[in-house]
Amino acid sequence: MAEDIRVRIAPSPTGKFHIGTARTALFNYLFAKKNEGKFILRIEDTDRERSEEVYTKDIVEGLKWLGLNWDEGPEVGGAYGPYFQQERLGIYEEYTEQLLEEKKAYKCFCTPEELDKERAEQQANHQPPKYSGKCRGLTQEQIEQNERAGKPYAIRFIIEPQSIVVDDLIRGKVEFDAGLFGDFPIVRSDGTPLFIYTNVIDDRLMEISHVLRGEEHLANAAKQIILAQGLNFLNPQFGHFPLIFNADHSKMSKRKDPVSVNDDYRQKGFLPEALLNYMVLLGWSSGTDREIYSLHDLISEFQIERVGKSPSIFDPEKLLWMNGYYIRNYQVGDLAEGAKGFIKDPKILAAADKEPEFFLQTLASVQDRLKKLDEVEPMIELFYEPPKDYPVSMLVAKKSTAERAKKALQVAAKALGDIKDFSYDSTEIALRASAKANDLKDGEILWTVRVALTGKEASPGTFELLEILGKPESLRRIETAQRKIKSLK
RNA sequence: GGUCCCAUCGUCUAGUGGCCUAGGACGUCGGCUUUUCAUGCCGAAGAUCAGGGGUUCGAAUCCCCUUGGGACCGCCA
Repeated sequence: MAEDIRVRIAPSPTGKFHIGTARTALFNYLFAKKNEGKFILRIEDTDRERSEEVYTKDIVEGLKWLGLNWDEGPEVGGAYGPYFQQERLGIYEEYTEQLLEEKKAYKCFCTPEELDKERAEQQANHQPPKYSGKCRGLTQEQIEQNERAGKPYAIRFIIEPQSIVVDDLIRGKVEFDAGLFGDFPIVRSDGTPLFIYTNVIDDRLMEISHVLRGEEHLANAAKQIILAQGLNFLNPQFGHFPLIFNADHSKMSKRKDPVSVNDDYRQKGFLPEALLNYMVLLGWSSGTDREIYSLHDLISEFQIERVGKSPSIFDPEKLLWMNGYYIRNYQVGDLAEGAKGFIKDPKILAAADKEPEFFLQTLASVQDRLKKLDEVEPMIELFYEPPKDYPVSMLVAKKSTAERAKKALQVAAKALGDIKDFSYDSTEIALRASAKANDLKDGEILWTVRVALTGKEASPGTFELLEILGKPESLRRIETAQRKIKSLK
Protein backbone atom coordinates (compact mmCIF):
# COMPACT_ATOMS: atom_id res chain seq x y z
CA MET A 1 0.00 0.00 0.00
CA ALA A 2 1.29 3.39 -0.93
CA GLU A 3 -0.05 5.29 2.05
CA ASP A 4 1.17 4.79 5.58
CA ILE A 5 -1.04 2.65 7.71
CA ARG A 6 -2.11 4.44 10.88
CA VAL A 7 -4.85 3.02 13.07
CA ARG A 8 -6.12 3.92 16.46
CA ILE A 9 -8.31 2.95 19.31
CA ALA A 10 -10.16 5.79 20.88
CA PRO A 11 -11.68 4.68 24.16
CA SER A 12 -13.51 7.10 26.39
CA PRO A 13 -12.52 6.82 30.04
CA THR A 14 -16.05 6.46 31.31
CA GLY A 15 -15.65 2.92 32.57
CA LYS A 16 -13.21 0.08 33.11
CA PHE A 17 -11.23 -1.28 30.21
CA HIS A 18 -13.84 -3.44 28.48
CA ILE A 19 -13.25 -6.81 26.90
CA GLY A 20 -14.86 -5.57 23.68
CA THR A 21 -12.52 -2.62 23.57
CA ALA A 22 -9.67 -5.04 24.12
CA ARG A 23 -10.61 -7.10 21.09
CA THR A 24 -10.97 -4.01 18.94
CA ALA A 25 -7.56 -2.94 20.17
CA LEU A 26 -6.15 -6.37 19.31
CA PHE A 27 -7.47 -6.28 15.75
CA ASN A 28 -6.20 -2.74 15.27
CA TYR A 29 -2.83 -3.64 16.70
CA LEU A 30 -2.50 -6.69 14.47
CA PHE A 31 -3.55 -4.78 11.40
CA ALA A 32 -0.99 -2.08 12.12
CA LYS A 33 1.88 -4.43 12.87
CA LYS A 34 1.09 -6.68 9.97
CA ASN A 35 1.31 -3.72 7.62
CA GLU A 36 4.24 -2.04 9.30
CA GLY A 37 2.00 0.79 10.36
CA LYS A 38 1.39 2.69 13.56
CA PHE A 39 -1.00 1.81 16.36
CA ILE A 40 -2.24 4.88 18.21
CA LEU A 41 -4.05 5.33 21.50
CA ARG A 42 -6.23 8.39 21.84
CA ILE A 43 -8.28 9.12 24.93
CA GLU A 44 -11.68 10.60 24.15
CA ASP A 45 -12.46 12.43 27.32
CA THR A 46 -14.56 15.36 26.19
CA ASP A 47 -17.51 14.18 28.26
CA ARG A 48 -16.40 15.79 31.50
CA GLU A 49 -19.40 14.50 33.38
CA ARG A 50 -18.49 10.90 32.98
CA SER A 51 -14.79 10.77 32.26
CA GLU A 52 -12.51 9.85 35.11
CA GLU A 53 -8.79 9.59 35.38
CA VAL A 54 -8.92 6.20 37.08
CA TYR A 55 -10.48 4.77 33.97
CA THR A 56 -7.75 6.15 31.76
CA LYS A 57 -5.31 4.43 34.03
CA ASP A 58 -7.27 1.20 33.87
CA ILE A 59 -7.25 1.28 30.08
CA VAL A 60 -3.57 2.07 29.88
CA GLU A 61 -2.65 -0.65 32.36
CA GLY A 62 -4.85 -3.20 30.66
CA LEU A 63 -3.42 -2.54 27.26
CA LYS A 64 0.09 -2.82 28.60
CA TRP A 65 -0.71 -6.04 30.39
CA LEU A 66 -1.97 -7.52 27.14
CA GLY A 67 1.20 -6.39 25.42
CA LEU A 68 -0.71 -4.23 22.98
CA ASN A 69 1.80 -1.43 23.04
CA TRP A 70 0.95 1.73 21.18
CA ASP A 71 3.32 3.73 19.03
CA GLU A 72 1.75 7.07 19.83
CA GLY A 73 -0.41 8.20 22.68
CA PRO A 74 -0.37 8.69 26.43
CA GLU A 75 3.02 8.11 28.06
CA VAL A 76 4.82 7.64 24.76
CA GLY A 77 3.86 10.86 23.01
CA GLY A 78 4.14 11.26 19.25
CA ALA A 79 4.15 13.87 16.53
CA TYR A 80 0.38 14.14 16.29
CA GLY A 81 -0.47 14.99 19.89
CA PRO A 82 -1.89 15.84 22.22
CA TYR A 83 -3.56 12.45 22.56
CA PHE A 84 -6.11 13.47 25.14
CA GLN A 85 -9.07 15.25 23.57
CA GLN A 86 -9.44 17.40 26.65
CA GLU A 87 -6.21 19.04 25.54
CA ARG A 88 -7.43 19.53 22.01
CA LEU A 89 -10.49 21.61 22.73
CA GLY A 90 -9.02 24.68 21.03
CA ILE A 91 -8.63 22.75 17.81
CA TYR A 92 -12.28 21.77 17.70
CA GLU A 93 -13.40 25.31 18.41
CA GLU A 94 -11.67 26.59 15.31
CA TYR A 95 -13.45 24.10 13.13
CA THR A 96 -16.75 24.86 14.79
CA GLU A 97 -16.35 28.54 14.05
CA GLN A 98 -15.57 27.74 10.46
CA LEU A 99 -18.62 25.53 10.15
CA LEU A 100 -20.82 28.19 11.69
CA GLU A 101 -19.45 30.82 9.37
CA GLU A 102 -20.01 28.67 6.31
CA LYS A 103 -23.57 28.02 7.49
CA LYS A 104 -22.92 24.31 7.65
CA ALA A 105 -23.88 24.28 11.29
CA TYR A 106 -26.17 26.33 13.47
CA LYS A 107 -26.97 27.17 17.05
CA CYS A 108 -29.83 25.21 18.53
CA PHE A 109 -31.62 26.61 21.55
CA CYS A 110 -33.95 23.70 22.12
CA THR A 111 -33.90 22.45 25.69
CA PRO A 112 -33.45 18.79 26.56
CA GLU A 113 -37.06 18.77 27.75
CA GLU A 114 -38.31 20.03 24.41
CA LEU A 115 -36.25 17.45 22.59
CA ASP A 116 -37.50 14.66 24.82
CA LYS A 117 -41.04 15.72 24.18
CA GLU A 118 -40.47 15.87 20.45
CA ARG A 119 -39.00 12.39 20.45
CA ALA A 120 -41.80 11.00 22.56
CA GLU A 121 -44.39 12.37 20.14
CA GLN A 122 -42.59 10.90 17.18
CA GLN A 123 -42.44 7.53 18.91
CA ALA A 124 -46.14 7.73 19.70
CA ASN A 125 -46.94 8.48 16.06
CA HIS A 126 -44.68 5.65 14.92
CA GLN A 127 -42.35 8.15 13.35
CA PRO A 128 -38.62 7.64 13.34
CA PRO A 129 -37.08 9.77 16.10
CA LYS A 130 -35.31 12.60 14.38
CA TYR A 131 -34.60 16.23 15.22
CA SER A 132 -37.12 18.47 13.52
CA GLY A 133 -34.60 21.10 12.52
CA LYS A 134 -36.61 23.71 14.34
CA CYS A 135 -33.67 26.00 15.08
CA ARG A 136 -32.21 25.70 11.62
CA GLY A 137 -34.58 28.37 10.39
CA LEU A 138 -33.88 30.87 13.14
CA THR A 139 -33.18 34.39 11.86
CA GLN A 140 -30.06 36.25 12.82
CA GLU A 141 -32.21 38.46 14.97
CA GLN A 142 -33.80 35.58 16.83
CA ILE A 143 -30.42 34.03 17.47
CA GLU A 144 -29.05 37.25 18.90
CA GLN A 145 -32.12 37.68 21.01
CA ASN A 146 -31.73 34.21 22.46
CA GLU A 147 -28.10 34.78 23.14
CA ARG A 148 -28.79 38.09 24.85
CA ALA A 149 -31.33 36.31 27.01
CA GLY A 150 -28.52 33.99 28.03
CA LYS A 151 -30.14 30.89 26.60
CA PRO A 152 -27.71 28.00 26.28
CA TYR A 153 -27.30 26.47 22.86
CA ALA A 154 -25.86 23.38 21.29
CA ILE A 155 -24.44 23.41 17.79
CA ARG A 156 -25.94 21.19 15.17
CA PHE A 157 -24.53 20.11 11.87
CA ILE A 158 -26.81 20.45 8.85
CA ILE A 159 -27.61 17.25 7.04
CA GLU A 160 -28.73 17.55 3.43
CA PRO A 161 -30.70 14.55 2.20
CA GLN A 162 -28.41 12.39 0.16
CA SER A 163 -27.32 8.83 -0.26
CA ILE A 164 -24.13 7.88 1.53
CA VAL A 165 -22.17 4.76 0.81
CA VAL A 166 -19.83 3.44 3.46
CA ASP A 167 -17.27 1.27 1.76
CA ASP A 168 -16.52 -1.06 4.61
CA LEU A 169 -13.48 -3.29 4.72
CA ILE A 170 -15.45 -6.06 6.35
CA ARG A 171 -18.99 -5.53 5.15
CA GLY A 172 -18.53 -4.16 1.69
CA LYS A 173 -20.58 -1.24 0.44
CA VAL A 174 -23.38 -0.23 2.77
CA GLU A 175 -25.81 2.45 1.70
CA PHE A 176 -27.54 4.93 4.01
CA ASP A 177 -30.21 7.53 3.38
CA ALA A 178 -28.91 10.64 5.14
CA GLY A 179 -32.34 12.21 4.92
CA LEU A 180 -33.29 9.97 7.81
CA PHE A 181 -30.62 11.28 10.14
CA GLY A 182 -31.66 14.76 11.11
CA ASP A 183 -29.26 17.51 12.07
CA PHE A 184 -27.11 16.07 14.82
CA PRO A 185 -25.33 18.02 17.54
CA ILE A 186 -21.58 18.39 17.36
CA VAL A 187 -21.14 20.67 20.38
CA ARG A 188 -22.99 20.47 23.69
CA SER A 189 -24.57 23.50 25.28
CA ASP A 190 -21.72 23.55 27.80
CA GLY A 191 -19.38 24.10 24.88
CA THR A 192 -17.76 20.67 24.80
CA PRO A 193 -17.66 18.83 21.48
CA LEU A 194 -19.17 15.41 20.88
CA PHE A 195 -17.56 12.15 19.92
CA ILE A 196 -18.94 11.96 16.40
CA TYR A 197 -17.32 15.28 15.65
CA THR A 198 -14.00 15.17 17.51
CA ASN A 199 -13.49 11.72 16.11
CA VAL A 200 -13.55 13.00 12.55
CA ILE A 201 -11.27 15.93 13.25
CA ASP A 202 -8.72 13.94 15.18
CA ASP A 203 -8.69 11.06 12.76
CA ARG A 204 -7.90 13.50 9.98
CA LEU A 205 -5.34 15.49 11.93
CA MET A 206 -3.65 12.34 13.15
CA GLU A 207 -3.70 11.03 9.59
CA ILE A 208 -5.54 7.88 10.55
CA SER A 209 -5.73 5.67 7.47
CA HIS A 210 -8.17 3.06 8.77
CA VAL A 211 -10.93 3.39 11.31
CA LEU A 212 -11.53 -0.11 12.63
CA ARG A 213 -14.14 -0.42 15.35
CA GLY A 214 -17.25 -2.25 16.48
CA GLU A 215 -20.33 -2.66 14.35
CA GLU A 216 -22.36 -0.36 16.56
CA HIS A 217 -20.58 2.49 14.79
CA LEU A 218 -21.58 1.55 11.27
CA ALA A 219 -24.32 4.16 10.98
CA ASN A 220 -22.01 6.71 12.58
CA ALA A 221 -19.60 6.15 9.73
CA ALA A 222 -22.20 7.53 7.34
CA LYS A 223 -22.66 10.61 9.47
CA GLN A 224 -18.95 11.06 9.78
CA ILE A 225 -18.51 10.88 6.04
CA ILE A 226 -20.93 13.77 5.67
CA LEU A 227 -19.16 15.66 8.41
CA ALA A 228 -15.86 15.12 6.64
CA GLN A 229 -17.39 16.56 3.48
CA GLY A 230 -18.38 19.69 5.36
CA LEU A 231 -14.91 19.98 6.78
CA ASN A 232 -13.27 19.28 3.40
CA PHE A 233 -11.56 16.27 4.86
CA LEU A 234 -10.47 13.07 3.24
CA ASN A 235 -12.16 9.99 4.65
CA PRO A 236 -10.31 7.13 6.25
CA GLN A 237 -11.04 3.59 5.17
CA PHE A 238 -13.69 2.13 7.48
CA GLY A 239 -14.01 -1.38 8.87
CA HIS A 240 -16.62 -2.53 11.39
CA PHE A 241 -16.15 -5.68 13.44
CA PRO A 242 -18.99 -7.92 14.53
CA LEU A 243 -20.10 -7.60 18.14
CA ILE A 244 -19.54 -9.99 21.02
CA PHE A 245 -22.49 -11.21 23.07
CA ASN A 246 -23.38 -13.31 26.10
CA ALA A 247 -24.72 -16.83 25.84
CA ASP A 248 -28.26 -15.45 26.04
CA HIS A 249 -27.52 -13.11 23.14
CA SER A 250 -27.60 -10.08 25.36
CA LYS A 251 -24.97 -7.43 25.11
CA MET A 252 -22.14 -7.92 27.57
CA SER A 253 -22.86 -5.37 30.22
CA LYS A 254 -20.74 -3.80 32.89
CA ARG A 255 -23.33 -4.48 35.52
CA LYS A 256 -23.75 -8.20 35.33
CA ASP A 257 -21.07 -9.66 33.14
CA PRO A 258 -17.34 -10.17 33.53
CA VAL A 259 -16.19 -7.56 31.05
CA SER A 260 -13.44 -5.76 32.89
CA VAL A 261 -10.09 -6.88 31.55
CA ASN A 262 -8.29 -6.00 34.74
CA ASP A 263 -10.83 -7.02 37.37
CA ASP A 264 -12.39 -10.04 35.77
CA TYR A 265 -9.49 -11.52 33.88
CA ARG A 266 -6.13 -10.24 34.99
CA GLN A 267 -6.91 -10.35 38.68
CA LYS A 268 -8.71 -13.66 38.39
CA GLY A 269 -5.62 -15.39 37.14
CA PHE A 270 -5.99 -15.36 33.39
CA LEU A 271 -2.90 -15.10 31.27
CA PRO A 272 -2.63 -12.31 28.72
CA GLU A 273 -1.51 -14.79 26.08
CA ALA A 274 -4.63 -16.88 26.63
CA LEU A 275 -7.03 -13.95 26.64
CA LEU A 276 -5.46 -12.55 23.48
CA ASN A 277 -5.55 -15.92 21.77
CA TYR A 278 -9.14 -16.51 22.74
CA MET A 279 -10.27 -13.06 21.67
CA VAL A 280 -8.71 -13.24 18.25
CA LEU A 281 -10.73 -16.38 17.55
CA LEU A 282 -13.91 -14.41 18.13
CA GLY A 283 -14.47 -13.28 14.60
CA TRP A 284 -11.22 -14.30 13.02
CA SER A 285 -9.84 -17.60 11.86
CA SER A 286 -6.85 -18.53 9.79
CA GLY A 287 -8.74 -20.94 7.57
CA THR A 288 -6.62 -23.81 8.91
CA ASP A 289 -7.17 -26.06 11.91
CA ARG A 290 -4.67 -24.13 13.97
CA GLU A 291 -6.08 -22.28 16.95
CA ILE A 292 -3.10 -21.62 19.17
CA TYR A 293 -1.26 -18.42 18.36
CA SER A 294 1.13 -16.16 20.17
CA LEU A 295 0.82 -12.42 19.59
CA HIS A 296 4.00 -12.68 17.58
CA ASP A 297 2.57 -15.39 15.32
CA LEU A 298 -0.63 -13.44 14.95
CA ILE A 299 1.20 -10.45 13.54
CA SER A 300 2.26 -12.50 10.57
CA GLU A 301 -0.84 -14.67 10.26
CA PHE A 302 -3.60 -12.14 10.81
CA GLN A 303 -5.50 -10.94 7.77
CA ILE A 304 -8.30 -8.47 8.18
CA GLU A 305 -10.03 -9.98 5.14
CA ARG A 306 -10.51 -13.09 7.21
CA VAL A 307 -12.50 -11.38 9.93
CA GLY A 308 -16.09 -12.60 9.72
CA LYS A 309 -19.31 -10.64 9.63
CA SER A 310 -21.48 -12.46 12.09
CA PRO A 311 -21.52 -11.66 15.79
CA SER A 312 -20.13 -14.18 18.23
CA ILE A 313 -20.88 -15.34 21.71
CA PHE A 314 -18.25 -15.17 24.38
CA ASP A 315 -17.63 -18.66 25.75
CA PRO A 316 -16.00 -18.56 29.19
CA GLU A 317 -15.48 -22.34 29.08
CA LYS A 318 -13.23 -22.25 26.10
CA LEU A 319 -11.29 -19.33 27.48
CA LEU A 320 -10.76 -21.32 30.66
CA TRP A 321 -9.53 -24.31 28.70
CA MET A 322 -7.17 -22.15 26.72
CA ASN A 323 -5.86 -20.52 29.88
CA GLY A 324 -5.13 -23.97 31.31
CA TYR A 325 -3.45 -24.91 28.08
CA TYR A 326 -1.12 -21.94 28.30
CA ILE A 327 -0.39 -22.63 31.95
CA ARG A 328 0.53 -26.23 31.18
CA ASN A 329 2.89 -25.10 28.50
CA TYR A 330 4.69 -22.55 30.65
CA GLN A 331 8.21 -23.17 31.89
CA VAL A 332 7.85 -23.67 35.66
CA GLY A 333 10.04 -20.66 36.24
CA ASP A 334 7.67 -18.45 34.29
CA LEU A 335 4.73 -20.01 36.06
CA ALA A 336 6.38 -19.16 39.38
CA GLU A 337 6.74 -15.53 38.38
CA GLY A 338 3.10 -15.28 37.45
CA ALA A 339 1.86 -17.29 40.41
CA LYS A 340 3.58 -15.24 43.09
CA GLY A 341 1.26 -12.34 42.48
CA PHE A 342 -1.64 -14.55 43.43
CA ILE A 343 -0.33 -15.88 46.71
CA LYS A 344 -1.80 -14.06 49.66
CA ASP A 345 -0.29 -16.00 52.55
CA PRO A 346 2.90 -14.18 53.57
CA LYS A 347 4.32 -17.42 55.01
CA ILE A 348 4.14 -19.15 51.66
CA LEU A 349 5.46 -16.10 49.88
CA ALA A 350 8.43 -15.87 52.21
CA ALA A 351 9.10 -19.57 51.89
CA ALA A 352 8.93 -19.30 48.11
CA ASP A 353 11.65 -16.68 48.18
CA LYS A 354 13.76 -18.55 50.67
CA GLU A 355 13.50 -21.92 48.96
CA PRO A 356 12.78 -21.28 45.31
CA GLU A 357 13.64 -24.84 44.31
CA PHE A 358 11.04 -26.25 46.64
CA PHE A 359 8.50 -23.72 45.43
CA LEU A 360 9.16 -24.74 41.84
CA GLN A 361 8.70 -28.40 42.74
CA THR A 362 5.34 -27.72 44.31
CA LEU A 363 4.24 -25.75 41.27
CA ALA A 364 5.35 -28.44 38.87
CA SER A 365 3.27 -30.95 40.80
CA VAL A 366 0.06 -28.98 40.29
CA GLN A 367 0.76 -27.38 36.92
CA ASP A 368 -1.38 -29.79 34.89
CA ARG A 369 -4.30 -29.22 37.22
CA LEU A 370 -4.39 -25.45 37.01
CA LYS A 371 -6.81 -23.51 34.93
CA LYS A 372 -6.16 -20.12 36.45
CA LEU A 373 -3.34 -18.60 38.44
CA ASP A 374 -5.57 -17.86 41.41
CA GLU A 375 -5.94 -21.61 41.93
CA VAL A 376 -2.27 -21.97 42.77
CA GLU A 377 -2.43 -21.08 46.44
CA PRO A 378 -5.20 -23.47 47.48
CA MET A 379 -3.43 -26.23 45.59
CA ILE A 380 0.05 -25.80 47.00
CA GLU A 381 -0.72 -24.76 50.54
CA LEU A 382 -0.63 -28.41 51.59
CA PHE A 383 3.11 -28.35 51.03
CA TYR A 384 3.51 -25.54 53.52
CA GLU A 385 1.04 -26.58 56.16
CA PRO A 386 -0.18 -29.99 57.34
CA PRO A 387 -3.77 -30.79 56.47
CA LYS A 388 -6.19 -29.39 59.01
CA ASP A 389 -9.41 -31.21 59.68
CA TYR A 390 -10.60 -33.63 57.12
CA PRO A 391 -13.20 -36.31 57.78
CA VAL A 392 -11.46 -39.42 59.09
CA SER A 393 -13.57 -41.54 56.83
CA MET A 394 -11.75 -40.06 53.88
CA LEU A 395 -8.73 -42.13 54.85
CA VAL A 396 -10.59 -45.27 53.83
CA ALA A 397 -10.12 -46.06 50.18
CA LYS A 398 -13.04 -46.95 47.98
CA LYS A 399 -14.20 -50.53 48.52
CA SER A 400 -11.98 -50.85 51.57
CA THR A 401 -12.56 -50.80 55.33
CA ALA A 402 -11.41 -48.83 58.33
CA GLU A 403 -9.48 -51.85 59.52
CA ARG A 404 -7.56 -52.11 56.28
CA ALA A 405 -6.90 -48.37 56.22
CA LYS A 406 -5.35 -48.61 59.68
CA LYS A 407 -3.21 -51.44 58.48
CA ALA A 408 -2.23 -49.49 55.37
CA LEU A 409 -1.03 -46.60 57.48
CA GLN A 410 0.97 -48.93 59.70
CA VAL A 411 2.54 -50.73 56.81
CA ALA A 412 3.34 -47.47 55.01
CA ALA A 413 4.92 -45.89 58.07
CA LYS A 414 7.15 -48.88 58.50
CA ALA A 415 8.13 -49.18 54.83
CA LEU A 416 8.76 -45.48 54.43
CA GLY A 417 10.68 -45.26 57.67
CA ASP A 418 13.23 -47.74 56.36
CA ILE A 419 14.06 -45.73 53.26
CA LYS A 420 17.27 -43.75 53.31
CA ASP A 421 17.10 -42.06 49.90
CA PHE A 422 13.55 -40.75 50.00
CA SER A 423 12.64 -40.29 46.33
CA TYR A 424 9.71 -40.81 43.97
CA ASP A 425 11.14 -44.11 42.77
CA SER A 426 12.25 -45.48 46.12
CA THR A 427 8.93 -44.67 47.79
CA GLU A 428 7.07 -46.29 44.93
CA ILE A 429 9.10 -49.47 45.15
CA ALA A 430 8.76 -49.64 48.91
CA LEU A 431 5.04 -48.95 49.04
CA ARG A 432 4.12 -51.34 46.26
CA ALA A 433 6.25 -54.09 47.74
CA SER A 434 4.78 -53.68 51.19
CA ALA A 435 1.27 -53.63 49.80
CA LYS A 436 1.89 -56.93 48.13
CA ALA A 437 3.54 -58.43 51.20
CA ASN A 438 0.65 -57.40 53.42
CA ASP A 439 -2.21 -58.43 51.21
CA LEU A 440 -3.28 -54.85 50.46
CA LYS A 441 -4.22 -53.54 47.07
CA ASP A 442 -1.95 -50.83 45.73
CA GLY A 443 -4.90 -48.50 45.68
CA GLU A 444 -5.72 -49.09 49.32
CA ILE A 445 -2.33 -48.06 50.55
CA LEU A 446 -1.72 -45.28 48.05
CA TRP A 447 -5.09 -43.60 48.52
CA THR A 448 -4.86 -43.74 52.30
CA VAL A 449 -1.33 -42.38 52.41
CA ARG A 450 -2.22 -39.66 49.94
CA VAL A 451 -5.14 -38.51 52.09
CA ALA A 452 -2.96 -38.66 55.21
CA LEU A 453 -0.54 -36.38 53.41
CA THR A 454 -3.06 -33.91 51.98
CA GLY A 455 -6.47 -34.27 53.59
CA LYS A 456 -7.88 -33.76 50.12
CA GLU A 457 -10.00 -35.74 47.69
CA ALA A 458 -7.88 -34.51 44.82
CA SER A 459 -4.18 -33.80 44.77
CA PRO A 460 -0.93 -34.71 43.06
CA GLY A 461 0.10 -38.35 43.23
CA THR A 462 1.36 -40.08 46.36
CA PHE A 463 4.96 -40.63 45.30
CA GLU A 464 5.30 -37.10 44.06
CA LEU A 465 3.94 -35.78 47.34
CA LEU A 466 6.26 -38.00 49.32
CA GLU A 467 9.28 -36.82 47.40
CA ILE A 468 8.46 -33.13 47.71
CA LEU A 469 7.37 -33.28 51.35
CA GLY A 470 10.40 -35.33 52.37
CA LYS A 471 10.71 -38.09 54.87
CA PRO A 472 10.27 -36.39 58.26
CA GLU A 473 7.21 -34.36 57.26
CA SER A 474 5.63 -37.29 55.45
CA LEU A 475 6.03 -39.56 58.45
CA ARG A 476 4.67 -36.89 60.76
CA ARG A 477 1.53 -36.58 58.71
CA ILE A 478 1.06 -40.33 58.54
CA GLU A 479 1.43 -40.50 62.27
CA THR A 480 -1.19 -37.84 62.71
CA ALA A 481 -3.49 -39.83 60.51
CA GLN A 482 -2.87 -42.94 62.55
CA ARG A 483 -3.94 -41.14 65.70
CA LYS A 484 -6.95 -39.79 63.92
CA ILE A 485 -8.12 -43.11 62.55
CA LYS A 486 -8.17 -44.82 65.91
CA SER A 487 -11.58 -43.35 66.53
CA LEU A 488 -12.92 -44.94 63.38
CA LYS A 489 -14.60 -48.30 63.31
C1' G B 1 -41.78 2.35 14.12
C1' G B 2 -37.62 3.39 10.48
C1' U B 3 -32.67 2.30 8.58
C1' C B 4 -28.75 -1.02 8.38
C1' C B 5 -26.25 -5.65 9.53
C1' C B 6 -26.14 -10.92 10.34
C1' A B 7 -27.75 -16.40 9.82
C1' U B 8 -23.12 -23.93 9.25
C1' C B 9 -23.11 -28.92 15.50
C1' G B 10 -24.98 -26.17 22.47
C1' U B 11 -20.58 -22.45 21.57
C1' C B 12 -16.22 -20.47 18.42
C1' U B 13 -15.52 -21.64 13.49
C1' A B 14 -13.61 -24.17 8.29
C1' G B 15 -16.17 -23.98 3.79
C1' U B 16 -16.23 -18.73 -1.85
C1' G B 17 -20.55 -24.36 -7.39
C1' G B 18 -18.58 -30.64 -7.79
C1' C B 19 -12.88 -32.81 -3.08
C1' C B 20 -19.07 -32.10 1.94
C1' U B 21 -22.23 -39.14 3.15
C1' A B 22 -20.08 -30.78 5.95
C1' G B 23 -13.79 -30.54 8.66
C1' G B 24 -11.47 -28.61 13.38
C1' A B 25 -11.70 -26.61 18.51
C1' C B 26 -14.37 -25.96 23.36
C1' G B 27 -18.13 -28.44 25.97
C1' U B 28 -20.72 -33.36 26.68
C1' C B 29 -20.41 -38.79 26.92
C1' G B 30 -17.42 -43.42 26.76
C1' G B 31 -12.56 -45.98 26.86
C1' C B 32 -7.22 -46.39 27.86
C1' U B 33 -3.13 -44.76 31.23
C1' U B 34 -3.85 -44.83 36.74
C1' U B 35 -3.39 -44.37 43.78
C1' U B 36 -7.45 -39.59 43.65
C1' C B 37 -8.13 -35.25 40.66
C1' A B 38 -6.14 -33.40 36.48
C1' U B 39 -3.05 -34.06 32.15
C1' G B 40 -2.20 -37.17 27.88
C1' C B 41 -4.01 -40.56 24.16
C1' C B 42 -8.23 -43.01 21.59
C1' G B 43 -13.37 -42.98 20.35
C1' A B 44 -18.70 -41.45 20.20
C1' A B 45 -22.90 -38.48 20.07
C1' G B 46 -23.96 -33.73 18.12
C1' A B 47 -25.53 -29.39 12.01
C1' U B 48 -32.31 -32.01 7.23
C1' C B 49 -25.90 -25.89 6.41
C1' A B 50 -32.94 -20.97 9.64
C1' G B 51 -37.36 -22.02 6.08
C1' G B 52 -39.27 -21.63 1.07
C1' G B 53 -38.61 -20.61 -3.94
C1' G B 54 -35.42 -20.10 -8.06
C1' U B 55 -30.46 -20.30 -11.31
C1' U B 56 -27.49 -24.73 -12.62
C1' C B 57 -26.04 -31.17 -15.10
C1' G B 58 -24.77 -30.07 -9.87
C1' A B 59 -25.70 -25.26 -4.16
C1' A B 60 -23.92 -24.74 2.62
C1' U B 61 -21.71 -21.93 -1.37
C1' C B 62 -25.16 -17.49 -6.54
C1' C B 63 -30.31 -14.73 -6.73
C1' C B 64 -35.22 -13.65 -4.49
C1' C B 65 -38.77 -13.95 -0.56
C1' U B 66 -40.00 -15.26 4.45
C1' U B 67 -38.51 -16.00 9.40
C1' G B 68 -35.28 -15.22 13.40
C1' G B 69 -31.42 -12.47 15.90
C1' G B 70 -28.72 -7.91 16.45
C1' A B 71 -27.05 -2.74 15.99
C1' C B 72 -28.33 2.24 15.39
C1' C B 73 -31.97 6.20 15.37
C1' G B 74 -28.93 10.83 22.59
C1' C B 75 -26.46 17.82 24.12
C1' C B 76 -23.14 8.75 25.49
C1' A B 77 -19.20 6.68 22.94
